[in-house]
Amino acid sequence: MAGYSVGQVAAFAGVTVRTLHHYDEIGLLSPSERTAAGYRRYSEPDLDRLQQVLFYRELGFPLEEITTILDDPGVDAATHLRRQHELLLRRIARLEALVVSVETALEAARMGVSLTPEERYEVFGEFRPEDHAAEAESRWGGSPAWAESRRRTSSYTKADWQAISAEAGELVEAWRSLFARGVAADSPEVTAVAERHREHISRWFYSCTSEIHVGLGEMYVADERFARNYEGVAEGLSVYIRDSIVANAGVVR
Amino acid sequence: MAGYSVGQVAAFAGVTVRTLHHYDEIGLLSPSERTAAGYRRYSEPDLDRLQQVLFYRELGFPLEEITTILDDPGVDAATHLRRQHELLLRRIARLEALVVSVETALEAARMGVSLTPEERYEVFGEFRPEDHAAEAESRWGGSPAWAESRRRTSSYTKADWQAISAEAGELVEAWRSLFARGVAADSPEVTAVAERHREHISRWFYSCTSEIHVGLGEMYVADERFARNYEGVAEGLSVYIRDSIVANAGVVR
DNA sequence: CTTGACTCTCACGTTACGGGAGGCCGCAGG
DNA sequence: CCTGCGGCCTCCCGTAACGTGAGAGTCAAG
Repeated sequence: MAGYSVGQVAAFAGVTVRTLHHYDEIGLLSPSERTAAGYRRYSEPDLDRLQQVLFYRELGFPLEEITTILDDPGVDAATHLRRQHELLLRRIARLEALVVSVETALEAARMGVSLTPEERYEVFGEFRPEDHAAEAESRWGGSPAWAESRRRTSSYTKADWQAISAEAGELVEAWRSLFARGVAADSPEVTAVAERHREHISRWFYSCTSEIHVGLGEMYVADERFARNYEGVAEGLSVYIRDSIVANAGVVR
Repeated sequence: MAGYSVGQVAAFAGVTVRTLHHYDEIGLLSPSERTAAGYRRYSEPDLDRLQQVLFYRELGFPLEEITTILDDPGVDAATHLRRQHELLLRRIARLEALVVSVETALEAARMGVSLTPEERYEVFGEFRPEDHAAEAESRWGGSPAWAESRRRTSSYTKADWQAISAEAGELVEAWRSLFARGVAADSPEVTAVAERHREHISRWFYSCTSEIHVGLGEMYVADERFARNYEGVAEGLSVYIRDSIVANAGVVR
């Protein structure tokens, strides 16, 4: 009696039964109960989680990333809402820029003015050269930082890169050892490492404010590529690093 | 000298070389030239087509559908622009609705008011029950028509369904034979069939205006599932049907 | 107690690429 | 002149997020 069957949930949520099976398989959304016959039973909290899943999915997040986002115990509902709000606004801004470019092109067509190739590129400029930056921006906001990064890094020599990666390695090692010793992520010793990390980025890549730094920290746990990297060094290290960055940002402010 | 290499195109378009190879393989975007050594050379028109491809891709269209949309000879650049404009506005409206719901939830959290389950459903109502309709709307606009359709069809008996599909079969057969005889799609004989088709839909499903009808016609060529269905009867039939519907709508208006 | 609608678990198919392997081009440098 | 080495080529296998049955058990209704 209690809870809903797969079919019912699929019907309200507007997804297929297979999709729910899939989410169960990969551990993204497992029904909190099963009947004696093995039928899935979804509770109200399960439905709430499904909403969140569908929200992030609609914005193009990969399911694995959604799993880590939703399973992060340090993030409460309000934080999710703020994050969702920001994501939506960025997305709308992007689409509005496209609307403007389409309207320009329509107007040009209406006037019988055929645009030159350069003009057409300007009109459809949303894609094209800086698109990498646009993509990056849509993921962790701050396109100017990225542009700066690209400008600077293009002139680095092989020796520079070695220096950079050595420095980065030292920082990770510092974090790792503190983590292994059980030092709290928000203790001064650890936030000092976070601060050195921020300075490292500012020196070599772009001026990294504490807000941007926090954004990076969040990414280290949410983004597969980074998380796997740190988790490979020590289990739980990515979260530890993020927490220290967050604590450091709180201190600086 | 003339044209751009894969690497260059990939760089400005913000896609990978592999993606361009893929688009070439499936015939979505084949470079208009190859060098003696077999290197791909992209011309300016190729780049324009790529813009269109990326545009529709960004809005979530499957590549095969993009192929049919772009290869449709009856559609010029201005029509594409108008379509894109509409798609963007719909998309923005959807996201804005989500923003409102997220803001409501945030405000509730800020006030310390914890929402009851019903309220939460209302807040996140964008998904949930009518989501199928929302999905449908975003594809062929007109959610009320769909809701009406769902209400009516739920009470049909097996005999009704047989009658409906027999009627539909007769209509397709009428179109097919006229098509085989080479009768022009915009001749009165053919538009009469289109008109009967519109009435058929109005009788059994929802009141189908000529605008909605044209929308359906467009879908018959653009949407894989429908196109394949008609193309299986006779090659070119889906386009023929659409053209007759468009002509009929022009007459009625 | 049977039937039709719903559910279960395999398990293979599909889309839109990612990411190498192994092998040609093409041109700057010794 | 050949020697890298960066870019390009064509297979070809891998992956994500499901679609789509196949074959079998389950459950409410007649």
